[in-house]
Amino acid sequence: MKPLEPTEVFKALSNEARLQILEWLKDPQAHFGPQGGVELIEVGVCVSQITAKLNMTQSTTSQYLSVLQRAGLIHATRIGKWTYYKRDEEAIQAIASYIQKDL
Amino acid sequence: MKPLEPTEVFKALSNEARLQILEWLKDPQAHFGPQGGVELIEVGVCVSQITAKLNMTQSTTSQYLSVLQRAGLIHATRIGKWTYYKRDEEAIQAIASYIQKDL
DNA sequence: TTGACATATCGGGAATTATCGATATAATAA
DNA sequence: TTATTATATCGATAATTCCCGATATGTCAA
Repeated sequence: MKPLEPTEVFKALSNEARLQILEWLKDPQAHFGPQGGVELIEVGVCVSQITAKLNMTQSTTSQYLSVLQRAGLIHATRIGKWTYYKRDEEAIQAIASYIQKDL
Repeated sequence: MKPLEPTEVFKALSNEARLQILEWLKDPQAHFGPQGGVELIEVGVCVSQITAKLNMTQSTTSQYLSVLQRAGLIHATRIGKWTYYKRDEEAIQAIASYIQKDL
């Protein structure tokens, strides 16, 4: 994984909708319905489910997920037609730690 | 103190120069020359000193300090003609904690 | 292959941010 | 009072971000 750029991470976090997505992904079972047989916890949540909850278009959702991914906060796994997004807990803790110790 | 709005805090942090200022203010003695008799550690650093280090105008510096202040990350103390800015360590830890536990 | 669906990307208009110079305000000094 | 210095605010332009609809791409099913 590439080193987190604090500025880029903060830019990614400085939007209500993206923050929302990250919070939902923290506990997928609590926020998303079951999706086929794939384990929600293992691979994450697919774009359609996130789009459904977020009150925005598929296009916007996809772009927001890209922003979060480029910031290193989530990562994607493609399985068949679906792309599942999941939080990178280490990266999130790393940013907390950066603020706590280095900022 | 008012409750920190995560989004507003992250917006404040999503700029290289403002991040820089916060880092400098972490250890004022290491980054700023002594200023008159006022204790750097006690009240903070005045706008002119920050402007001098930042490669930007006084206007921009002042506005960035406002942004950081509105986000709750620093606070100002006016003494005579000078306004001294100092980090709010609690607020900074609070944001680290928000990311670590709630985000 | 063709069709259908999931996701990504492109192009754009509106809103916000970055940054400046000019000017206003506040406090002290003369 | 007036002049000087420190900081804040105003007005503006360029750059960036927000968010959309349209379209492209990738994958499976028939």
